[in-house]
Amino acid sequence: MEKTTFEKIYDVVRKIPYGQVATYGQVAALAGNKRWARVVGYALHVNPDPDRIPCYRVVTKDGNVSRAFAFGGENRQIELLEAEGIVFVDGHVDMEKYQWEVPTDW
DNA sequence: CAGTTGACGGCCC
DNA sequence: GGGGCCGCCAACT
Repeated sequence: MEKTTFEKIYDVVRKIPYGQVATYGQVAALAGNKRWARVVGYALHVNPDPDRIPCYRVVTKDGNVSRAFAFGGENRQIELLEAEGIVFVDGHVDMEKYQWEVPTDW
């Protein structure tokens, strides 16, 4: 059973803990290659399981949420993140504080 | 099968 | 400092 690139990405996104966020580049790196940043975006775009794939926890390297977000509205993503304790400042997240630290397990 | 796109990232000007 | 362009890989048409 070979996991496709998308599944790897979903697997990583699914592991993002509560109250933390990850950048596309980070997710891509965890999925296998950092250059998959675009692929990550595409993967989340198709988002086959938004229920268990918290795509809203994935932000750009600037800490800004994607504007093309489409499973409830761009603001919806921000609200969800704030609900987890993440503080948005001027529309962006404090990456230094909320960026997901990869467990040593990996 | 080939071309184009895509929720990005990084480098260059 | 800000804006723009190119590059990476995979999926979609």
